[in-house]
Amino acid sequence: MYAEYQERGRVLPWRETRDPWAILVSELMLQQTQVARVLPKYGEWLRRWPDPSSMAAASVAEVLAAWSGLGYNRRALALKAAASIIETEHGGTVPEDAAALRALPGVGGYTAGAVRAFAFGLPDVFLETNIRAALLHWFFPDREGVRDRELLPVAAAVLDRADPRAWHYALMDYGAALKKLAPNPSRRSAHHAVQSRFEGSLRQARGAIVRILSAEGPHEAESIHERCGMERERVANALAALVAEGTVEYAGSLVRVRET
DNA sequence: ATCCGGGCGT
DNA sequence: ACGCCCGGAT
Repeated sequence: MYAEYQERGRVLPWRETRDPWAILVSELMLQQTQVARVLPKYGEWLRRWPDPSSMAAASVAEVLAAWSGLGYNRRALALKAAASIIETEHGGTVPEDAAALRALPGVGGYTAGAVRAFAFGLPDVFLETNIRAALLHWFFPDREGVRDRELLPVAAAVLDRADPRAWHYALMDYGAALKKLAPNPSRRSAHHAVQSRFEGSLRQARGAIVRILSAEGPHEAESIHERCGMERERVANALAALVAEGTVEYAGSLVRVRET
């Protein structure tokens, strides 16, 4: 696998750095978003906010506007909140400690392990879709509904502890390549889920509202559904959810992206 | 119309 | 354990 990786492993900008902040940004972006869509955003984002300090000082509206196109914009808010915690609790440096990483918003088991392996060279064991695909293909060829608790010991057993960074890059490239040849092996994971239809959904309306407010500034609450080009009731429900979670707020009859 | 892709609240 | 969170490609 290493020989393959040396010859035609993917060359990706976040693989050219060991800056923990850059790695963290890339991993947040890569959650539920494919490489091709992250590529044009990643460099732009880091030029604008090259460290946690600058990210923490950014406004919510500009962060959401810059995130536009990546989807699941709560990740942008998580990244900004994580930057603030890194500033106040870790002296502006992305922590190496696994529990401290896990305590950051938007950072779960995968992302904590990825930052530790890719930025700090630590031999953590973690799973994402490409790693699951590779392990399922090799070690569970005839099984359906394989749980992560079964995959993790296998991942630990095969891990190259001498070079966790290269090992995981190679493993992920292998898994990604498998998906182009055959049905996605990670669909045999017990944790694979098919999500509900997007067209006509609440999250489509949420996305439209956030995009409009972050790009254009506050709008009259009553006019938002026209600007979205969606039914009044669906937009009202999406707006209520966004207000309830604090992503947007009312200012009199206007709606705007949260300011603090 | 279907596919893909981690974290988190419940 | 399960449902929700986006958007572009095919």
